[in-house]
Amino acid sequence: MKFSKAYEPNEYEPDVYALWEKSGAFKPTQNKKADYYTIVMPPPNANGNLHIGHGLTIALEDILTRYHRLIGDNTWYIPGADHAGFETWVVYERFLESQGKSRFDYTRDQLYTQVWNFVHEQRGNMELQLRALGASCDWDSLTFTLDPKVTKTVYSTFKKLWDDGLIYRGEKLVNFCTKHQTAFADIEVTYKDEAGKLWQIAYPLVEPTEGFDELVVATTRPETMLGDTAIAVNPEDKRYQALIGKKVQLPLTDREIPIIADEHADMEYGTGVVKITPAHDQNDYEVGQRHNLPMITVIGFDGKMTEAAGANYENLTTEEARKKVLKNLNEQGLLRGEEDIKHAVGHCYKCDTTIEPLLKEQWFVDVKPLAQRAIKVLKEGKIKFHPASKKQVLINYLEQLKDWNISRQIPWGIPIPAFQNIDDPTDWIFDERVEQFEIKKNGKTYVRDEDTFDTWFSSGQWPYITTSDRKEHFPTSVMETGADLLFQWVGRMIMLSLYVTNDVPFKEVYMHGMVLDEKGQKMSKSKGNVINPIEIVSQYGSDALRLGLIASRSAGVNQAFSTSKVIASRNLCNKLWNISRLIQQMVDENPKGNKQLTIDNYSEDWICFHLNQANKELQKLLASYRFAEAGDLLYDLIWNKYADWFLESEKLWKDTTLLKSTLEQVLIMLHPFAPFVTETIWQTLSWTEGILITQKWPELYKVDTKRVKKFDELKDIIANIRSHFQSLPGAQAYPVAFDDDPLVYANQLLIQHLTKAPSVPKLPTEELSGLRLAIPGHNIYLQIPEKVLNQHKENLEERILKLGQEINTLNARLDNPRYVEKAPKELVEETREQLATKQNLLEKMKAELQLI
RNA sequence: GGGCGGUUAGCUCAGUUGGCUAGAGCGCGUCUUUGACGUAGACGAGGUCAUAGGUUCGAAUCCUAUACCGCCCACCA
Repeated sequence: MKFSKAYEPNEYEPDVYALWEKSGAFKPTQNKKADYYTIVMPPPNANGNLHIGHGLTIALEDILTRYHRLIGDNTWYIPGADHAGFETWVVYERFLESQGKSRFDYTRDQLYTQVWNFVHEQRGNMELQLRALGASCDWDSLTFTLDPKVTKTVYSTFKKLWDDGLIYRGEKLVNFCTKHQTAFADIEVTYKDEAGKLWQIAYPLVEPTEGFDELVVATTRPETMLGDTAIAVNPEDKRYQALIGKKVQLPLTDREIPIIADEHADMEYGTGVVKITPAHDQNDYEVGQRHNLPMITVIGFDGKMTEAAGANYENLTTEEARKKVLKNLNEQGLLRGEEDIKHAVGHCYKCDTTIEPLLKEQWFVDVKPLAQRAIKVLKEGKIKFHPASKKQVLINYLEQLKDWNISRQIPWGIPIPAFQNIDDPTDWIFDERVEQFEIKKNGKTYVRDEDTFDTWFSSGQWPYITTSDRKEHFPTSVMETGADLLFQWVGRMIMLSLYVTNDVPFKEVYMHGMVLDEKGQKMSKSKGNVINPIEIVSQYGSDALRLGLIASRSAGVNQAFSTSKVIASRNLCNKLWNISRLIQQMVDENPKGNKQLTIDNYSEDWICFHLNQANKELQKLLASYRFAEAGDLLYDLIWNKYADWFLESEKLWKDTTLLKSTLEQVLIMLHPFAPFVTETIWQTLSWTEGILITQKWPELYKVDTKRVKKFDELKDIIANIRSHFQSLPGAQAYPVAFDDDPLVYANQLLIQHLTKAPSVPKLPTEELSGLRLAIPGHNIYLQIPEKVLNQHKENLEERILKLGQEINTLNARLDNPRYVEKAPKELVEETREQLATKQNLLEKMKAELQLI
């Protein structure tokens, strides 16, 4: 292969990925002496396309993976594919609708098979996209969330919970979406503030007492009054003491309901009297439990009023029923007012339908013991969080967690392995023969529960399921995922893992924020601002996307996508490509690696020093998940140090041995971040062997720091000269003269080369004239004509003024006895040195001014 | 109501335990066809670090308060 003029990512990326995959580099090594490093990929939706958030996830996880592979760990990055129960079901149901069909046209088993085929037709697409992003994961270990090993574990966990009495079937209020016909966990409901109305309704007392003949309650949902089974006042409320235990006539019905005392009633709010509808409100349900109230379901799963709502209202939608109830109440003179208010209303996160709290028999997990254990482990610091603040947030959540409804009325998912006795609805048994609709046991006939598990019940067990074939990789090293999944996924993984394995699922958690659009808005299909990562890859290359995504991004913080960062990254890749191209040319010209012998090639010590620094710093940054800083560091190393100074200098020295070795180091260190371009270069260079992905992380160079300082000094001189050449009137180069100055003398060529000075003559001190550079320790003059010099005078005066101010600042600091006493000695010493340097400089500048 | 985060250059953002002249990318200005790269090179302009107090020898960094922006949780009869 040859180096073309510009790096064209699309020409090389697919082949490079295939090379890796074929080489077996993605498989974990089995070195007993090495550490184990394991990342489980949050499984992307099997039949979906990757979005930009996946781009970030893969970038972060793959950087860690490749880095740990390079440092020699037994590294295992486990890919996954999610059946995404509800998500996929929604897509499929939409498809059914478009065919003029509905879920009710098929049995559950038929539906399951249909979706299975639907998903498998599309599957593979997502996996190709992961490859395009460069994920160096072990494809042989790919786990689909419906694989037998998953369901097997899920069933055994369910059984264990069942046997431990932590699973129960209960009729409780669940969050029900009447469109999707399924219940949700509390966490899945999206609350929105909406404008609503608060209506006051009078409930007449059956027997007027103590001057009361009615009680007024307030409600935002008048239609639910048909299901009221009590009204409540606060036990402390003096106004209503005498009424407790009496009855009111429930308007629009023929029922009489009791007045009860319960703390739920807030004396301060409204009239202090609250209606109780246990079947349709979470708080009321709890009141109902405390007082053994009957529960009357007036809204059905179809979202329409039931028979129990009365003949007048049956089959009306809740909205129609609300209007009619209000109208009827008004006719009876029982409507006492209405008020505009704002209140939060729960919505289905997929279709936005208002969530109805409805009574339903479901499987629940008693989470208290699980949560307690998780809290304990978190408090003990067994899992490290990035950002650290998320730990406490999770603890707070776990402390108030209510029992977890794990039943979903969706055909697409893992069937719940429970069967019900057809003769005794309370008799449920556990059995794994879920492929059968009906089973016989002990002479009794049992029918399978139609429901499936909440996706999070299975994905909550992901870390120990996916690593079950290589147990030494559990607990995994780090769980990297979106900050929005803290509760529903991270929390559940911790609880279930402790329960099942007695161990934490991972040692660290890194949570990334959302990738927003360029304007900082959340991306959504409806807004049309979605950025497709694969399009970015084809436009700028996979490496550019990775580097662009991690730039300026810190843990847990939402951050806008920035095309300019992607472009800057693309340019970096091209820069590195051209660096390699130049070095290859030099190597071709001088294949034996002979170097021109010189003792003054300080740039070589200097670059080795900075490569060492970068090497150490990168390890630190990656250990603390500071990806953005690591990216910056590499950008600066490659561009500002390696190319602009080292390589420019090396055009003189041409030490191809060092050029090769330093380039290799650069390629290895950048490889985790930009795998494609670095590997492509590795494959293109004439002397490299094998594949880059499995190289060893570089050793440090031996460096003479005195020589490094020499080059820093030279850099200063060169930068100073360049700056003058640019800013002097006419912006042109002049000869650079010096006297007895060993550093400059030895580097005449370099200075000339890097400043474009026409010549760099050595002269006797008395012959030096022109503009003197304000560099302490050196007598260097730019030989410029007198006219130009005068114009320069003003600049100089300005600088002297500024320098004087800086000296004042330092003086003030040193004049402060407390500073000298209390600040660290090195720091004080440093200040003194600075002061001396600056004073020295000031004197020289003043002298220079006088010369002019 | 409870909690979390943010406010630093024109824009997007870094800035680890307080300590060099507060940084980067993009953008902007001037100059440059140099043994690779114009997706480039050189030089440069640009910041009262939201505000007000406090702690400290020293604060973008720690504390308190305020303002504005964003997010999460709970509640809203």
